[in-house]
Amino acid sequence: MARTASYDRDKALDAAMTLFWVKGYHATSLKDLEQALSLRPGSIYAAFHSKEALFRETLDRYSARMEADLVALVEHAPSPLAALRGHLVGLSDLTPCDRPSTACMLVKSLLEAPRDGDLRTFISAHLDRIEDVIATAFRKARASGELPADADPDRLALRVQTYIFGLKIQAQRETDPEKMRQLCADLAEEIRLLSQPSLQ
Amino acid sequence: MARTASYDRDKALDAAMTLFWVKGYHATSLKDLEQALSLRPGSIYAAFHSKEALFRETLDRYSARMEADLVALVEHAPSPLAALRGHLVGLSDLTPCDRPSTACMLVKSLLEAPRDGDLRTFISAHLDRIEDVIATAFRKARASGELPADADPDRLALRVQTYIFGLKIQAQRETDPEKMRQLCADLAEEIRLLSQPSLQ
DNA sequence: AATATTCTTGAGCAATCGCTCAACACATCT
DNA sequence: AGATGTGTTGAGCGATTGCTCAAGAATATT
Repeated sequence: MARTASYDRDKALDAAMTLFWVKGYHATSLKDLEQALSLRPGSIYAAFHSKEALFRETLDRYSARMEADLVALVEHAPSPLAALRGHLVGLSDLTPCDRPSTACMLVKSLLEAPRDGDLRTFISAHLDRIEDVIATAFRKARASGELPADADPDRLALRVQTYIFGLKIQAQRETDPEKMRQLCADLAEEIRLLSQPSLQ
Repeated sequence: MARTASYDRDKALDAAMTLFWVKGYHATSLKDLEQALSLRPGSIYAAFHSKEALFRETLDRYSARMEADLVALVEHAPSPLAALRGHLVGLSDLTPCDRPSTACMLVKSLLEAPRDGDLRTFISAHLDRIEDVIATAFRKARASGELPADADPDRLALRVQTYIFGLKIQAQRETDPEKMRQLCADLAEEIRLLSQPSLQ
């Protein structure tokens, strides 16, 4: 029938995601993308329609991976609570080496997106889904008796997500690694205390 | 000697700050600034040298105000801890009505600034100073016996700052106000628990 | 009133922005 | 081999970017 595409759409998306993640949407130009994807503008627009559409697709990708990671973390863990704690503690040695950025791409994009735009809603929806994965972990913990019966999984999920937001921003500063480790430990400890019945 | 400036530098800076705060650095164009400051490009450059210099000056302004607010909050409060708690609880009804944005301008700018640039360092320094104000509050609380003698003010300050970062990001989503209130209350409660001696 | 000094103005600079499209290249079909 | 349809290319579109500067306007000094 016709010619076949000579580039790997998946790899192109990954490269674009990295670029947007590190530089942000506005600061990433099409010149940057052309270079990173090794594609000429025509091909980019044929494949992804527009800069914003490409950006959204990378957001989908980022969000899906983060979601999958969290699901995997909780699913195979004997204790969902311990898994969440481990996740928080793991944020202490976020280095720009293994991942493109220590920041959360969704948060970064949320702050960059115009107040009343579609994009904002789009990003919020992704954050909602991630929040829900955390809530599921807490529901599981409650069901297994790790949490008191009167614990509110949704409420706790929002709290842990807030911790993660804060931690990933702190990771963006060049904080003393030891202080960062303490901080993560402190917040992880908050989760541990939840498994005890109310003390006050 | 000569002609006097016809505009109010202070008001111009305020207008610029609002613009940068809401739209971010990159998304704010000089056309936007010209309109908001009611100044022609020549005057803007005579007064502020460049877009980035103007941006930095608005960051100084924002940071100084935030710092002053925190200092005032703690200074005149009978209990520094209660004051901090009040500040967290107050974040629950952040509406875009009274302030230009519910986000923290410093955090927003931190995420937007290039990884290894001067700007990043500049913003980090401001965040350090604010962190220090919070640490001072904890030092005060420890001195007055509100905190155990072995409490670490710097460590606690970093933690509270992380709470604030997280909360202000959550405020950017269109979360249910009631959930937001709960969240703020939960984090404020963490501070309250600090005044009790270690329980585990 | 004349002069000196500063401030304001806005047309317009070079560079870049996101993006288009006609021409060409290629793989698959008959 | 020729026809068909899709992918790739890159020059370059109009718009916008941050910014400059010569000319004019306004105030203080003489």
